[in-house]
Amino acid sequence: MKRDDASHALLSVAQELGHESRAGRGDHAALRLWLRMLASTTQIEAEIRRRLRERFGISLARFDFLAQLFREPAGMKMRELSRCLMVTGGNVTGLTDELERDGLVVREASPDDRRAWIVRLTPQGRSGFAAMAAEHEGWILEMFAGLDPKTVQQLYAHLGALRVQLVRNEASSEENA
Amino acid sequence: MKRDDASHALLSVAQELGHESRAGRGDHAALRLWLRMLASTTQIEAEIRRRLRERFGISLARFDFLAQLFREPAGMKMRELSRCLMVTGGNVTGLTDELERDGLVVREASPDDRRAWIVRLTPQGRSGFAAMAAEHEGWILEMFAGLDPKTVQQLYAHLGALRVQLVRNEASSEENA
DNA sequence: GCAAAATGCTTCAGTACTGAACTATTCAGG
DNA sequence: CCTGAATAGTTCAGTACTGAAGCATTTTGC
Repeated sequence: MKRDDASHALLSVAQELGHESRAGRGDHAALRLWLRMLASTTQIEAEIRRRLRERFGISLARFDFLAQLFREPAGMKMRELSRCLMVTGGNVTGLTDELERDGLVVREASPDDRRAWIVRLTPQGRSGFAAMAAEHEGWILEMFAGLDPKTVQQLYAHLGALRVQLVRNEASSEENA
Repeated sequence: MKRDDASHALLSVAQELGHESRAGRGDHAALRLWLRMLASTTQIEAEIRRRLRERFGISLARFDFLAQLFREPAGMKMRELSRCLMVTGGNVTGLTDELERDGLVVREASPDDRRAWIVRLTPQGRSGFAAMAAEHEGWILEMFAGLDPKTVQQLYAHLGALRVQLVRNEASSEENA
């Protein structure tokens, strides 16, 4: 079996699983792309979620939450977290409660807005997350290891173009509202 | 403002939202790619979910379920649906119950296995889904409209390579189990 | 400055999915 | 055949998130 045949055989196996199995032959390129994108992402996400749970007993939501704060040593308002993590305010309240109880973050009163809290990592939140992040990065590198750097580069660039389009579309649809 | 500046400005707006805002400058290319991929997919998925709900009062899970059956006129066993949709068996039971109650699918006894059901679209399930699928495809085309066909083609191919790697990794990790 | 609208956060009921336990049937090895 | 393991489906308690209502505070427009 030549290399290409092997790849195609594996690919057809892959297509049997996940959203991509929805795709038909007559579908437009964009639709097939979307289904493949959704299937890949869902698969990786499920694996990461599983490993975070197994290895650290933490949910992906909590990991994301900590990751966001890790990048903002000065802390963030809960509303900002809600926007960045693309989850509802109620969810942020709940996650903050849990993480505060576990001593990973603290709420501090915002000096300029008495409605708002500034949420910030505690030292142990910071060091704990750093350890998890290092392992997490290893998993990702391992999963993407089969792709050559040029492919990674191009995917990154093209998905960047896609995101620009999405923001543009959203902006123009909000105009007519 | 030159075109490139505009794109970068939009991209930086995009990076402020979703998982990609987790990315830092020192991160490896693969990690940055993953975060961008996750962010794009999450964003599109949320929009599709919203529109399916608004337009047809249907959840993405139900839409996926119907889409899968649409491609298999002979019907599928519930276990097969569970695998393809990457959800648990309990979830498939619940979805089948709902869709059967709404008259979109039927359970038929499997002739060769008395434990199993064959789930199949009813005529009205088939025509109802066809209408939804047409509109859904329109949304996707619209969202990806800003990308030129070559980019779409390359993204599709590269994500195909990624999926092959994922299947390969999974296969090799199951060997050691 | 003052009423009205908007914003930040919390609360809570409702929804969607998982994981594990259970029943019924099939398969596999002696 | 017969027994134990595997498989198809169901049930259910537990978990995670949403959306909407509500309270406190800030901003906006007159």
